[in-house]
Amino acid sequence: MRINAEIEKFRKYLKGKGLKFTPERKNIVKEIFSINGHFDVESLYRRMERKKNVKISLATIYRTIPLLVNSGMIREVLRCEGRGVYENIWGHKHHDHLICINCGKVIEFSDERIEKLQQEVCRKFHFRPVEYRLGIRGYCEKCWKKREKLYKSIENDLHSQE
Amino acid sequence: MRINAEIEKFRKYLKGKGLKFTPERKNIVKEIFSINGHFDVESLYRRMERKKNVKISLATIYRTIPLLVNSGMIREVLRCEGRGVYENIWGHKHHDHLICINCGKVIEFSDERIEKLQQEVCRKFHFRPVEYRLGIRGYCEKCWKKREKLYKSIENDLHSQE
DNA sequence: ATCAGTGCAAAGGATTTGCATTACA
DNA sequence: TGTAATGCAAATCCTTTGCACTGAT
Repeated sequence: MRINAEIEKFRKYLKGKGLKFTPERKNIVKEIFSINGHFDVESLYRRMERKKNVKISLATIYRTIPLLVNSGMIREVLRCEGRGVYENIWGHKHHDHLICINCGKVIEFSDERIEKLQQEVCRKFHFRPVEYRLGIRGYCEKCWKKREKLYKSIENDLHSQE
Repeated sequence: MRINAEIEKFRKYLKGKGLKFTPERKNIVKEIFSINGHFDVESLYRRMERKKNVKISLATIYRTIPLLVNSGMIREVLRCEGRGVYENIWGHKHHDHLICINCGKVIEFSDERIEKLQQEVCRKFHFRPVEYRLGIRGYCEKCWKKREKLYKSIENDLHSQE
């Protein structure tokens, strides 16, 4: 089962850092790798809270997340209203995000060529990547059109002032 | 003087949104565009606080920053320990960051080809970009070597366990 | 004149931390 | 056994907000 491989990976990582592998950490990994898609600390906490045979505290999750990020097993996708949003890294093809600053819509995309170039950059700087994050913020088509309309109606005013 | 052009740009942006152009906002733009490199809200506030002819409150800065981001005049470079880090966009060639998760070192780089591909993606999704952000977290050369050494010394243990 | 913006201080909310306790290694 | 991890609650810290007032349009 694939989750066990992930658990094992984390155990190794911890060992490498001289840190301890605890049931709590194991459960966190197990839970995270059973999530498809994005999660934040609170949603993860609530999922774990529900299970009767699992005990966990928010503090422990907060203390474990950075370890998982640094081990390259999860990544922070983006910051959404101050909240960190993460996803596990495995099956997922790596992807990036277009985020509309007006309506909040998130479009996922992935582009092999960008990935390749990122790796190339890392090599160039002798840098060992653990987490890539590309977010492009802007206007989705709908919101842009709204905005354009507004702008048109004001354009004349601007010209008369310049 | 170039800062005036930036101020003008912001004035237009505000007008387009039906928002007001105030001395406070003007001063914020002026200050931001006199900064070379990264800044966060607090450092910006302290810079402005020092000047006797400028009055500003933190709240106003916090309320103005998103406008500047959305107008495409500044961008959030990365989140550093929960703090937003920004930079103005002009002279600066657009660049991205390699961030060492061990020592915190930041390496700036820029790659035309990545930019191009980003633009291509935006076109494909009819998306109007305002802010690109690419951050790659990982280990810088020095920290990676340290880590490798540590790992080597543990490797044998691991093999015996698998 | 109107309605958005400002400053202040208080509120908010995510994340961190101190401490006593527990439990890996 | 010794050291790191846990859980809880309190503390932090960045950021947002309510409100009364000011000022840009």
